[in-house]
Amino acid sequence: MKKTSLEEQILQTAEELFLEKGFDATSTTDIAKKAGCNQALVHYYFRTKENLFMQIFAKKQEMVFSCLKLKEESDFQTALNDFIDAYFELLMKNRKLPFFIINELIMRDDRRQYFRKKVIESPEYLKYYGVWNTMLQKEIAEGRVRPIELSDLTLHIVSLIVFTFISLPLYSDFFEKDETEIATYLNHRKEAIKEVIFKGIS
Amino acid sequence: MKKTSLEEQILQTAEELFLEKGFDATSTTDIAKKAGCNQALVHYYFRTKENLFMQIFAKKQEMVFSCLKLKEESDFQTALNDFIDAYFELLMKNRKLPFFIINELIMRDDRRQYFRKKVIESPEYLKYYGVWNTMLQKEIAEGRVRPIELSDLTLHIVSLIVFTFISLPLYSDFFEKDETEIATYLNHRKEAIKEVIFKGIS
DNA sequence: GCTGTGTTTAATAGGTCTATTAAATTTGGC
DNA sequence: GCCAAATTTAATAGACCTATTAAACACAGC
Repeated sequence: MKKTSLEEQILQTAEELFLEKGFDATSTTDIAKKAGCNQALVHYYFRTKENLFMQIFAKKQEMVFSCLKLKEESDFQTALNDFIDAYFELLMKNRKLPFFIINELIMRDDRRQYFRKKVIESPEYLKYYGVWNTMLQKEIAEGRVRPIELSDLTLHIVSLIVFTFISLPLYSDFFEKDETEIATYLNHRKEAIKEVIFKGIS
Repeated sequence: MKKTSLEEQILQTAEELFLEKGFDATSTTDIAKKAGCNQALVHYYFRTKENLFMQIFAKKQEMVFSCLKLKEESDFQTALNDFIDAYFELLMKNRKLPFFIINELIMRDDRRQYFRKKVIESPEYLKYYGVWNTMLQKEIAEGRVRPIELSDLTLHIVSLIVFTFISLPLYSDFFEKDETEIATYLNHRKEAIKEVIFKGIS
């Protein structure tokens, strides 16, 4: 029936807890307790907490990365619009993802090096950057977009999107919003961000 | 000469370490070691780690808050420009501040309640929100700014500014930037943010 | 020089955490 | 039903962390 159920269970529980509280604040005892097994079992299957964590971190990092792999559309504006949609869609389903990644990258040097190697310096990443840049330069040359560097545009967009999700726990807490209100809020934010970006680059 | 030197020293060292690594990752042993005293002395002066931390957190929170208290200018656009300048100036001198505050607010419910009580629900904060809103509505009514909610505009600006500083360790690490390059980068970002905001709301 | 007060230290209690070890238990193949 | 391998547990080593306690030290005022 449930083959190697506990190994799966541990991995899944660890994912929840690491995303919720981060690496430091999550103990293997916590994971075992929530997964319904002995703490030693966590080490039996994954040997170290670091191992277990890295399996999850690599997966989540890949999720963030995958959003960059966007279909090359003819129209820059459409591509950009789709990109924002895709990113928002991903993060609406994984609200804790931005803070999780950022937090681990800031706190730990080795995680930063790992991310750099796997994402920033990957040929794929560099290729996509080139594609986007070509499209942007064409837009600028043809006067549909004001002169702006891709690095700035990217950081604008990432800032606006990511910070929305990083600050989400504060929003829901400070203003006592329930689940449906949050969903409405997020959709509203998505459109507001598109508006300020598209107006801001034209 | 150096009256109650060690108490001062402990407070100062604690500030550095808490800002650098956060509450959880900083031990009273770390603080004592760096301050050059016995670990028990930290508890002698501040009793608990939490006490010590809260003195620092309250101060830092107040710094963030103080930026909202902007002189009321006649011109909305100037006021907004000055606000961005002030915020950037503060954070350029306190680069770790944004992540420090955000991190503690996200990680701990009680910190969030404290912040809410002291900042979000303070009469001052509400008053400033009202003043800004009046100015914004006037701009919109007179056609100088497109219809936009103050909450959205605020979140746009805060996202763009705060994320610049949150992601700064990644920027300097990934692209191997030195101190002067970082200063240049930050000034560049400030202007780029102003540009996208001002174009984005007109 | 003694005394009392404030400062600093060493020592330690009591807790949690990661990781390991050895023993118990389960399971599948024959 | 039995054996070997895989799974799960209890127990524990060793490290570190917060907070307290009691003792040592410094020094001001007399």
